[in-house]
Amino acid sequence: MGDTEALDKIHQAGVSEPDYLGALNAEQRLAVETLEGPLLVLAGAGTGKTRVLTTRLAHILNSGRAYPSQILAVTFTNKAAQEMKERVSSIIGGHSVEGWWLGTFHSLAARMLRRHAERAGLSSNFTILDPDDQVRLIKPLMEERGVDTKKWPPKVVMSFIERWKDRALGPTQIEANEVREIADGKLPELYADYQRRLKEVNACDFGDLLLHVIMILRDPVHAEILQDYHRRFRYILVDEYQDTNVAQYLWLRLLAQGTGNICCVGDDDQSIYGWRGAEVGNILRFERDFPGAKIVRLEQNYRSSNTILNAAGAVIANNAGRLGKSLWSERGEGEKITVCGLWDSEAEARWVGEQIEQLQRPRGGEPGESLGQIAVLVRTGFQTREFEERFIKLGLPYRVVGGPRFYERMEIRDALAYFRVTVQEADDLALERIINTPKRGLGNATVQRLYQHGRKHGICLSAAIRDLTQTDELKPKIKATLGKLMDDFERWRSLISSASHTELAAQILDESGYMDMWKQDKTPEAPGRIENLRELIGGMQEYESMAEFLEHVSLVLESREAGSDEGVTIMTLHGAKGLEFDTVFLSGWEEGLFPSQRTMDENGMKGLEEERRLAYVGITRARKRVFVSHASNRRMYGNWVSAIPSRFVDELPRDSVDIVSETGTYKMAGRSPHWDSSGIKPVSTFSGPLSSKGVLSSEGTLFVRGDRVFHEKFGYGRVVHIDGHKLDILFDKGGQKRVMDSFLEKIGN
DNA sequence: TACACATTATTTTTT
DNA sequence: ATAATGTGTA
Repeated sequence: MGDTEALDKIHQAGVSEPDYLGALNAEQRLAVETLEGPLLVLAGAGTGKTRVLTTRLAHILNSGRAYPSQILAVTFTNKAAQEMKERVSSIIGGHSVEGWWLGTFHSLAARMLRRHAERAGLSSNFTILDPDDQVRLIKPLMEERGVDTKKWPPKVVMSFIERWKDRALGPTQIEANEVREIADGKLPELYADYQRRLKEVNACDFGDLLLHVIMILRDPVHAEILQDYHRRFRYILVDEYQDTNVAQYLWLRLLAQGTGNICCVGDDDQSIYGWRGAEVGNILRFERDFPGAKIVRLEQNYRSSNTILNAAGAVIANNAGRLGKSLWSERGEGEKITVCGLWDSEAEARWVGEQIEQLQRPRGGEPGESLGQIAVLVRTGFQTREFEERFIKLGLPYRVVGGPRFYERMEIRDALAYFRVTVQEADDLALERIINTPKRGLGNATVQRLYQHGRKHGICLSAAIRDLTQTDELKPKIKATLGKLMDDFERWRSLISSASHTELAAQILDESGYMDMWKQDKTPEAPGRIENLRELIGGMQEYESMAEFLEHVSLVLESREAGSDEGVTIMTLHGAKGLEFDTVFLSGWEEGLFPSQRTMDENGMKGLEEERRLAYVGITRARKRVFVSHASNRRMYGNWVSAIPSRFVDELPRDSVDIVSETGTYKMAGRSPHWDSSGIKPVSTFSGPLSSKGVLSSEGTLFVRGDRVFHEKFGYGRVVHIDGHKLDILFDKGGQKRVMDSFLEKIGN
């Protein structure tokens, strides 16, 4: 649809009356109507961020300031992009937004890069590598340089390169002191090798999409390209600005130099992706980066009770360097937050299960809570298992969100590899992946040989195979197998133009023997994998051609399996961002797990603050009630580890919290011994059923150094250090551990 | 080449 | 505890 036509449709659709503005509160309205110049909308959790964004877009169109093609709207995730597309589409009367510049950073950058690929030394049909490809690409390069891939896993090397790319740093811009001892100090060389190799195979990774575009836009030689985009984009909208990395910021800044009409929406308190290069600094520096910027704060929350908002606010107040805002709502005081300490992770799961059953039960004529409105949020993926096991036992319907995504599953990636080689015979990584899947008797030795030949003559694997099958260098059996494989691919290729791509896909999986491989597989996963493959082929129907399908697949990693089934949602805190539930369980609030020890070790105070923002995100997911739990003992890597309650528990305001023990509820009267004057002492009466064994005294501990003690799970040991209620015990078996006094029994020497 | 066995790291979080 | 490696043998 042409621009003019689109605008006409919009007016016809009745958006001409700006009643959409009337539905906004004063701040939201200001955010929508401040159209000229840079604007930062600080949108706290649940303050109607998406609404502002979409309304603003509609307003720009409706007021005739720009055509759809003149707006650049960027989101961070595919999900958010999808949601925005849907909402905008419905505002403009259900018309398609196809072709609009509305998408994720990566999809929009890819679109730009396809247009100017040759300026980056690529041809426009370049492939986008997934993480698995990346590793397989860099591993041989490391070996070439004599780097021990066992000592320095390729994944680690890749992550360094990615972090540099996030900061828009090329191989030559790496400071020597940044690489230290990693990979024998050869990281910059490896980075350069990697980039060279990417060009050779006409591919780029996620980071390159932005990086290459930035290089092109910056290069005065092609100034006309940047000018063209400046003329084109009159308004720029950015969602989740707190999650942008340096490269994304630079990309935005380059494009915004045109009109200067850039509107970024975000919440510094919800920046939780620092580990993958996000810079909270971007949002904190907005006013400096974009001179003349205005800031609008959205502080009225439409989601949660004030108790929840106060608790979240109290926790996040412990962070330094915030832009600062305080949320309020008209939803009343609400229920207190329940905090419960439990013996171990199993007891924790049991307790959560009990609470859910109670919530579910109808009370006094009121229907019980719906399971779909309950979520269990955890810090790390492995915690979900305990809950799953418990919920299965209880027959409680649940769904785990996250885990391996559809396009990351082995069978899907294998199938895609077949398709990739069919569409592009030069896709060496894809061919390597499936050359011996199903087993064809083509082992490592053969692949090495093929690569050697290819490298020597500067040709791709497919071409190398063709060469070598003309000679007698290979064993007859191998030669025949390879010949057959190449014939197969040739035949499939010849069908691309005639057959429908879905039929062709089915045919490839069939004739290659790949489908059969799974049909004959007796493992319990096999039927599911076959199902997934069918689903993959089904999903292809939405695309025009196989090539188009593959383009989308590489960018859209999250094809949500339809899982709207009624059930408790179990997921990570990261996965929960942007979602909301009536009831939220925040589990595993233990030092070391949450906040994560690793994050704190690696990033110190910055890491801790990001963890705290994660806590903030978790709390603010809840509309009505929050349950926080922590376990004293937890299995990790197969053995028991004990932990003390998270400092975030102590940061919850005492008057918003009910402390609960496993056996019953008791309200804390007056000042609580748990929140003593220093405010950071752990909680000893949280101990649950075993507290009778513990030695509890409000003065402190009765233990002294050198005491012999017994611990339910770790056995006998000796006290080596005392820190309030936390004791370091050297156990006879299992070494030194830090445990709470309440779990120890003093015994005779 | 393929499979059985042993060893090792792995548990953050993902576009 | 488990999955993903790597090593050695058939």
